[in-house]
Amino acid sequence: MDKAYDFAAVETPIYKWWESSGNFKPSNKPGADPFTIVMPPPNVTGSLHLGHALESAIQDAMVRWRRMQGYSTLWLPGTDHAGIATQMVVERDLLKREEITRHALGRDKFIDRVWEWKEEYGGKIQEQRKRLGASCDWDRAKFTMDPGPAAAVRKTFVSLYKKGLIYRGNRIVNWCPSCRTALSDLEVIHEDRESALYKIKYPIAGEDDHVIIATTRPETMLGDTAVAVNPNDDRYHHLIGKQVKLPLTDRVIPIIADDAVDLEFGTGALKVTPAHDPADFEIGQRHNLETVTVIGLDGTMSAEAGEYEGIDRAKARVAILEALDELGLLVAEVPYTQSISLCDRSRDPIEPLSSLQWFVKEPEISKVSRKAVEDGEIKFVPERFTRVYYNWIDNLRDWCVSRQLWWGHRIPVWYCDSCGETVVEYEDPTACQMCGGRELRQDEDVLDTWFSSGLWPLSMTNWPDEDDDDFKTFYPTSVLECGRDILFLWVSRMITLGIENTGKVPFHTVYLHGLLQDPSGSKMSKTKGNVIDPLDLIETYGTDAVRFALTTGVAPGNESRLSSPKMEAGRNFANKLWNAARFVTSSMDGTEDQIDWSVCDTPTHVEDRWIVSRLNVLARDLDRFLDEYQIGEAQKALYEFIWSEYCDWYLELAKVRIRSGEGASPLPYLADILEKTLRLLHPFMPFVTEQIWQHLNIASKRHSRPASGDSIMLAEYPTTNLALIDSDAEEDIATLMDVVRSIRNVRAEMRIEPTVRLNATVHSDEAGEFLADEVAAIELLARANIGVDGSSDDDSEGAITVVLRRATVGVSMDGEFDLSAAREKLVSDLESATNAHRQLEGRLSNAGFLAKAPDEVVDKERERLAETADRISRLRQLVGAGD
RNA sequence: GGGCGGUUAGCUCAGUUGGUUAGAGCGUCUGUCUUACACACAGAAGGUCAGAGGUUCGAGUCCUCUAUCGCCCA
Repeated sequence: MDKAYDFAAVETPIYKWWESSGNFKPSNKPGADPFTIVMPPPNVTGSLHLGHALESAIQDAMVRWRRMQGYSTLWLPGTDHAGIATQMVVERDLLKREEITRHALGRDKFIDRVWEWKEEYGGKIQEQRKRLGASCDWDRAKFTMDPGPAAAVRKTFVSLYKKGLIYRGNRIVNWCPSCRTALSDLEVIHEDRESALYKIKYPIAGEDDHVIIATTRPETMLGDTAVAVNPNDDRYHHLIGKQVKLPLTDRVIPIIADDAVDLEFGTGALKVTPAHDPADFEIGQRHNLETVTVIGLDGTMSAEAGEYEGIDRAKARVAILEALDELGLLVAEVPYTQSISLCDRSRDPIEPLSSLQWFVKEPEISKVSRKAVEDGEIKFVPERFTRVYYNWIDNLRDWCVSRQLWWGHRIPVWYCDSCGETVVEYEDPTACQMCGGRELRQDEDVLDTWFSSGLWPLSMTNWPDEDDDDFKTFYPTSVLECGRDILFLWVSRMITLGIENTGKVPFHTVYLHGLLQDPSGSKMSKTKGNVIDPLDLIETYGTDAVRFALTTGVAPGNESRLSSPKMEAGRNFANKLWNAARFVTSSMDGTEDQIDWSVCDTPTHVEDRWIVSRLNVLARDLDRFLDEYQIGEAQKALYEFIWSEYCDWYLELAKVRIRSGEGASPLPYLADILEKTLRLLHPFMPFVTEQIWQHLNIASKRHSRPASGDSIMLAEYPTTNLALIDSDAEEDIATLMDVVRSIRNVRAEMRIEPTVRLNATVHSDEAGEFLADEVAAIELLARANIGVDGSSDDDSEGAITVVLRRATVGVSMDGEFDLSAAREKLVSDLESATNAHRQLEGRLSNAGFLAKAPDEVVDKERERLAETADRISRLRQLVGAGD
């Protein structure tokens, strides 16, 4: 084995081996429960970013863990057609390379081009994801526009339509003039911007009076069809029913009363523009107002805007304000912070426009979704997202699903030119059901991309073919894991559509991870330029290190900052493990005959009993952590065990026996514990564990495990043997550590050269026998000559004495050292021990504590009291002896 | 306006049914190339767990309020 772990040399070949050996496929063993995850489908336009890396690390850990536990695991990958994003990318590409627009090309040819583009570049992310070690079944990969997923979309649309849960209607929608399509509420973001509130005088028709309205959008005034005031507003009571002359037009519009008008806002008089504001639209409906559309789909003023026709809406605002000012009608311009709506993709201001679109009655169909969560059929991790989810569900509005795009699932609706009938069928109709006419036109629009990704767990398991084996075996899936930012966009839609289509929830657990931030806590974004390419990180630190850095010590749902020290910690950890393995395998070299792994369940030597015990404690903790999806905590526990227990202590202790050749050989335990630890760690750091496991395999080739040719990824995940948790051994080794540390501490405090061998006496009645047995180990680790005295009395002169929990250690000093500091330490130790004693006595004399605290807690406190008393008496003796 | 969080060591964060003296990584300080590992080893310093009140035998952990920062929805 090399001196340092060379991840670059091992990762790619290992991945290829795993993939080609079919290890990523479900085992389908009889009796094996399925464990399924669908991977959130990345956009075909994208390239791998850290979010994908985080997602992969978490999902792969879950999947590998379950696979090793014997589940028939299936992790399903795929890609998303991402309507707007892809269409825009290909459009830009066409324009740049061939100077041709999609309209010039025509719909069919354009779509062909998008497919070509997709075939060429669309697989990029998933290829990159392999570098992360993702153990998904690539043969089952799907694309949201493949025939299977397309059938799921068609089936769902038709069924919703027939149930009256999807309808076409004229509504105010979020229109992006730049993307030229309607958007759902979730694709709109809000941003506060410095703007102005304009106060404009509207003259009353036929009177020498006026009303002043306040607006942030003067350019829409040309489309006003009323002025509204609150019926309880005394200021305007006399105007209700009268009419105003709409400036810059020759129209006359009524003054109406409506409760929706806020008395406090602006002047209390509201201009009503039903075509360009959702609230005004509702007022318009209530009062039967006319709808005048003055802004067109391209964001410029329409013919209704008269002389302003063709001018961009932003420029029209300026022109209109100027014109009003000239007429003396612009009364005031007040600075105002306005929340404006932007298209999530183009960042262009959204134009609320009334238009004919398809809507899903999401509030209606998601009632059952809420119930599924209430009933515990779906659990959120972390749990707090349950409340976030309810809050969303309870405030839902109809979901606009039609998009004025070419790339996507075309809406399966046909209109008959002869009789006007609407035909909605699963199979493409050839004739009108009503009149038999053959002049059928399919709806031009496509569906929101989230409509198809909302069906992902279904389409990935081959629904609507309910007889399909994958559907029968793997639906409902087990866990859905994704970023918390797509809880509403994606997760909630999957729940709703899954239940709607099959009556069954699509998954039982939703694990949401937080978002990644840069080291300063900013969100990573392309515009900020603080995006880190995970492939660069992998090149620098290795996949295992990156995975470790992304997930260790991170609580579910919490944001985490990524920084290079974290990456380094991961890389160092892999190297630490590598070197421990190097020590073990080289120690085994030539001694294979002595190594019999089969005895590792019955350790006799206290050091072996200790490490076996610690391993089982670890396995028990991991069991609980992983069961509760606490991946971050699980990895911390592994790190702690490997570094601070196995390497720092067990390995060092084992050297004594290896070098002397006396006593039971620690080699079987060194190897066995390492081997089990590798398996425990494998879900998180798959490559280094596999590589070492194979080395161990070679080093122990004459013996039973690991079996040659196998991969660690199919080895059994170690289970806990509670019988091997050995509190006596743990206490003894803890004492040994205390003794060693105390001597090391004296050396450091007294500035004694490492090469100088110290002389120390250890007194302990409780652990004297054990410590005597371990003299050689203590001597090596503390670099001291040790005498063990079975009594607790210490009579050494000229020594620094340290009082430990179960032992007193005296380190001899020759005359040149000033021991007064050591004395002071003893005095302060005595003081704090006395304080602790007083506190414990207080607690134990509290009747409430004795009556109400559990027995084991009380017992523990009693034990502590006794220990503290013992410590005090030993300290007193020393402090007194020196006077 | 409604909802959900954060505030714990210099920095970044863990701490999930309330129970010893609150932990880790990085950083800092002191030493060391001690034949697995300097991507390392040994030792040390560093916290009134944002503030106030409450529940409890016992609160970083539960409740209320306040301050402050952030996210989501309207």
